Amino acid sequence: MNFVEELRWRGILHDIMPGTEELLNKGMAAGYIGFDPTADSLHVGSLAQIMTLIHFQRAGHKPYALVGGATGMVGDPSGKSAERNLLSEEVLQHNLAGIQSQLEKFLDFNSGANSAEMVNNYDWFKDFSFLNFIRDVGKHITVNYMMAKDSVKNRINGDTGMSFTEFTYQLVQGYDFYYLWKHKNCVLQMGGSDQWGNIVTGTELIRRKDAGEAYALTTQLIKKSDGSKFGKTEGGNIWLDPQKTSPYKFYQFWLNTSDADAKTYIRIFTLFDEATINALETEQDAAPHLRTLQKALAKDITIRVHGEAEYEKAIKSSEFLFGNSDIAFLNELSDAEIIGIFEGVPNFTIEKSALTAGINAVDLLAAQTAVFPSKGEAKKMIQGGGVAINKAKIGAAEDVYNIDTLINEKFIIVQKGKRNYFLIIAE
RNA sequence: GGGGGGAUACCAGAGCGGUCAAAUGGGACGGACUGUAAAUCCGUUGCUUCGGCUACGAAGGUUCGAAUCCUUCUCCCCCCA
Repeated sequence: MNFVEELRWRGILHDIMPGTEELLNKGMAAGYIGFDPTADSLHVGSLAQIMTLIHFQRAGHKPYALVGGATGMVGDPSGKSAERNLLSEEVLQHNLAGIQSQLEKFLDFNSGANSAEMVNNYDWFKDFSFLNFIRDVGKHITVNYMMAKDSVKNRINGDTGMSFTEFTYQLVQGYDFYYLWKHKNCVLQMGGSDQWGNIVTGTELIRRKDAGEAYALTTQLIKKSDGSKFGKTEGGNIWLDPQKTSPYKFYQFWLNTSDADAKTYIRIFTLFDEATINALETEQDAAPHLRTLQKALAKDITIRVHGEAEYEKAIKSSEFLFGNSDIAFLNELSDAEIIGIFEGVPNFTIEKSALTAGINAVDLLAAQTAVFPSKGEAKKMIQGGGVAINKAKIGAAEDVYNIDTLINEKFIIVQKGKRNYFLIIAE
């Protein structure tokens, strides 16, 4: 199936420049997507863009992943209501390295003619002087044109204004496209729908500067059906880096997808074909409580991002934590096995001696450990019936726990709400 | 340069001398219901040794008492030039 068709039936495609599809149907073409180095890891939001590149490569085209060493220094105003803080160069370098190593996991860098390639726009911007830039690039694009962009208009009409630096952003990104077009024969830039304006500045620059043809394609912004932002949980962003978001948490994130969203996500984030997805949906509709879609979705993505072994562990942990197994089950496990199950769960270490005299629930959870940031909050939530120790709800804030509470003389399991587990290790 | 308006908790936004740790809405978190879903309903949403303490842009002042009045400063918005 051709690339554009693939994106279309998956519901990924948002906008496409006329002529793009014809061009891609003619044979192998090169295209790219830029990734912003605002953090040292990509998050699930970027995963959608990665999938686009994967589809692109699977359709026989050559994908470039661009990391924005230069654009990251400027800051994209698209979708932002306020001026962005600039990243320092060291932070940027660190972030670039992290992102680069993650991207390498998803694309095939060794598939002959259409091998993926990684580029960093810092390479062609670092020696590009300001004067040369305004003469070679700035000259071709009018301010009128730049002002017409939504990202600029919104900011100019808003309260916060916009610095010259951010105003320049679209030119900098536009030049990226020009550079890749010129030197790598890259004829297509892809990105989220918020990138349309920036991408088109690139095609425009190519047209005006060299009378060249280049194309644009954008993908749907991912939204949750309830309108809230995709990729966030109580704990913050969901990252691809296992140090930042444990594979268990990662798996849980996808498993907790709502029914409505699961149907769109399975098309966006997995490579299952249409028939497979339809079959999964039929199953889901017949027995929604089994959450067939969520499980398939979570499994596929977790394996692709963290590997089979981590997925197995996440499953094991999930089954224990959310299954019907009672606490006695843990007594039959070794310390190492218990730690394994709780691997992705936040843990705290306390002195065993803190328990010998007995300790009340609030002190245990807010003073000895940081399950709660303050005693007041711990107390409130205990009163609200939202906290459990060893799967038994804490009745009152004054309830006292001691050595006997320990499982295997070493562990205490804390639940905050239904889904948030903590492990306390007493040593 | 002249004139006017504003800054309140995560956000929006009321309060304009005591009854204000601050209405209301949203968000977030928790509970019930369920399927670790959605919707709905309910609760919580500054810290605390539960005596208090710190808070309404910042610093001073008036007052028995200030988010509320006065002075200075910082920042933002609007109109005129």
